[in-house]
Amino acid sequence: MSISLYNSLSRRIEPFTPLDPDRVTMYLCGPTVYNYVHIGNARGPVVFDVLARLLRRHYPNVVYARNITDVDDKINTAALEQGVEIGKITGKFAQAYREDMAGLGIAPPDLEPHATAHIGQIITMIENLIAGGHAYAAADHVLFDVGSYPDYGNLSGRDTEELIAGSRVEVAPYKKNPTDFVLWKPSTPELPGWASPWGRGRPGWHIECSAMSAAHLGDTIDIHAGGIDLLFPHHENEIAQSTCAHGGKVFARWWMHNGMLTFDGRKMSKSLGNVLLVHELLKLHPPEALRLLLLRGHYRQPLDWSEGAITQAISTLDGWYRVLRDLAEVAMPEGALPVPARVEAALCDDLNTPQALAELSQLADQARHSGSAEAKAALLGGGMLLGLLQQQPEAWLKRGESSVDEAHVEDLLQQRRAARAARDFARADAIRVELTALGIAIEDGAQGTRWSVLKQ
RNA sequence: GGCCAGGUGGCAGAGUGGUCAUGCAGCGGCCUGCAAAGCCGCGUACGCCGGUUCGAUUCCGACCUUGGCCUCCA
Repeated sequence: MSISLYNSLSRRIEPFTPLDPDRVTMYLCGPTVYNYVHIGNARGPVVFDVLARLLRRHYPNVVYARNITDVDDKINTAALEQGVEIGKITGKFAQAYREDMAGLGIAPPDLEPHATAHIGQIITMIENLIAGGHAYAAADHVLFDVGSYPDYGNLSGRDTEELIAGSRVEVAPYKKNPTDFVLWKPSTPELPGWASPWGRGRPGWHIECSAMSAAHLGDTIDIHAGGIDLLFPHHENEIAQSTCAHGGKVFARWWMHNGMLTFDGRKMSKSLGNVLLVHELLKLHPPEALRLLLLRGHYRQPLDWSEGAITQAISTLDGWYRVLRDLAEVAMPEGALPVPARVEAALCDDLNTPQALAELSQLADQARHSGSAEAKAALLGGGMLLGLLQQQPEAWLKRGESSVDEAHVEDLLQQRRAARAARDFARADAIRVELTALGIAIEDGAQGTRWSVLKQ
């Protein structure tokens, strides 16, 4: 089964063929670590985690890098405000990021390069750009000369003239062209900085991704991914500087962009202030429901976040986990779980996760009806590729029991059992009401009475 | 203003030139002491107007409308 992926560069879905099938390379623009990330920031990592899982099934060696940008003016501002070294800030939030991503069931990337560990490569790359006539030093800065790269604007479909005409920012006087962007900028003594041929300074925003990508994955990589809001100018600038620094070699063969997460109909973003932190959401809701919600829309479409959508995702998972609970005693075949062809086919079709989830629902029905080990394995196998259904069914349905006094629940259930045996249904129903008030739902079934935690 | 992506049933959300998405919610029934779960069934969905076609939600054009980018942003 071959994988087809939408390429922002060609604006069409193309059959994916890696440059070297023995080393498939993928880079995702990671966070700038100066505070906690919000759920919108997690959409790309979740989606491209699924892509990495899919690629690993097709190719023996996938190298997936997701960087940490740990040098940036926002970090500097936070460090100055708090009176600490930037490392204090970046260390804390890089770790929080790893934990948040793990909480969402995202497998760690193969590589997690840090910008500050690549200052040497950044300086070398800038020197190459200057030597090639693609960059120039001016007023203690180094700038990329957009005029030296005729293909600038290919990715975002912009032409330089329009950019100049529509420019909303004041143009720095030392720029040759208004669209030139900073590769290196000077640092004042109180700011972090590194020695360079242009004086003590620090890298501009875009260069670190180019340098880290080249350092770990090579001059040409297979897939470069990120949010659609990075398409311009970040990715456009990355293409320009990487291509020019590498003698015209193609930088990334596929460009993939996830759509924005919206909240109240607007893009969730720090500047608008309508953010929900992953850190907080993970405490409030079952993490897998958050992951399911992020996969319920196609990755290129906008996706609206809401409380109701979370509840809905929980209900869906409840249904699947109930099937698995009923089949808890059914032994699995030896070896790795099989991935159902229909789930895989959906993902191979430009990562159609909504279709894959529809297939999962069908598999759940089949497992419920047949009760067979094969059907159960198929459901779990499909879930695994999506990073779902990874919990024990009982643990899921009881929400980990963390907020429940299980002994008390069992005691009430025992009392109710006695009442029912005595056909004192009024008493039995009263106990059920009491349990409901505690947030416990019960089911009388062939195997006795079972309980679970009500949706939250 | 320029560039880009959308508008599908109560909500969410795939997809397709001519039977079916799927999920959640709702309604009716079966089952149950009653519930819950499960099972069976139900609701005449494709923004608007033209065009192409034997036939369009699906192709083409105009219009209305929502969102994203053009400044930091996943």
